[in-house]
Amino acid sequence: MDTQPTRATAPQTDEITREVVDLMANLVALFHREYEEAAAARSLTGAQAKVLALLRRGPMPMRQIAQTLSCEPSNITGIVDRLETRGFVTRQPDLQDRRVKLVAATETGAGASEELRESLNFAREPLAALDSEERTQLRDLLRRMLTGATGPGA
Amino acid sequence: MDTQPTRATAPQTDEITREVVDLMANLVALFHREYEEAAAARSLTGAQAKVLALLRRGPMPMRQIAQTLSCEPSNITGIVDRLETRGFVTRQPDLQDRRVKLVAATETGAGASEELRESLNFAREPLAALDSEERTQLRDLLRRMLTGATGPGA
DNA sequence: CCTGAACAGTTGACAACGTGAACCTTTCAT
DNA sequence: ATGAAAGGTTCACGTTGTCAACTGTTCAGG
Repeated sequence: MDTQPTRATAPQTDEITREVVDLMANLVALFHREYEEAAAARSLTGAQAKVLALLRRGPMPMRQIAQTLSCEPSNITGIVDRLETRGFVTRQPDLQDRRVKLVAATETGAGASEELRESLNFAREPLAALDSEERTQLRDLLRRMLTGATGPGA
Repeated sequence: MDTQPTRATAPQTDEITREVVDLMANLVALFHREYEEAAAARSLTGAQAKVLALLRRGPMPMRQIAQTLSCEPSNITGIVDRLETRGFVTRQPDLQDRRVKLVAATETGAGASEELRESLNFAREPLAALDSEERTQLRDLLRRMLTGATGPGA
């Protein structure tokens, strides 16, 4: 962790930290709800939408999807099954390794995912309360928080 | 009606907004994962932990729990059932309205919830990347976002 | 070359979540 | 008093998620 001699190394009961955590929890709940709603509006579940969002950068092995979403590979099987029957993704063989199956978004799937992402951008009521300068500030803070954490994610 | 650098009243394709939304999505995923983990460490599911957290401010009718969590009342029945069999909550009659059942956290339940909340405060790696001034800045931004949104929550 | 360990994905059984409809009890307006 | 409306529960159903067992593939040693 951090070995700062000057700063409080134990923010255990830090007042501000506690409040930020609570605010975060509320914001997380709010975002989560909106995300599920937006997905449902396109007859997708939250998990399906997440997988589809991952595939925006290209095909991906099942296992990697599982790792990125921090769940068991067997769980991904079912989700991809359902996405596949609806024509949102396909399973392609990996030519380098025949054990691997590459999941790729179809035209329809990519479209739905992009549409959903687009719908989030201005459906976010909370962000409307901030002007562009504040948004920039927020962006910088979030960036710093995320680059120092468990990893850049995707 | 195009990209006005001064003030964008239509942040439809605003670059910063889009990035903030993406960062938020990552942060939300991260928080969600940590929350589930922290709950699991106390043999609670995420949903159970959320209900238990709601009861910190006192007993609450089933219906109000459902409304706060934005789900169907029938769903809460099951969650409270499981919490009750483990001794984390009790169902009490409401003396004013005999239709209502007030769910109250037991000593054990309140303890587990407080413990979980406490464990989140310093387990949040992301926050460690910010100094106290930045945290204050973040707190203010989050406050503004939340007070303008769907409501203060509780 | 063969054998066995390790890996990718699937299957099956199981628990929790979440919805929607039907139902019972209680409240409340008329 | 009667009927509508509200609070909870129950049931049936689908989706997520875990874990253990299984098939097929890859790869390292012998």
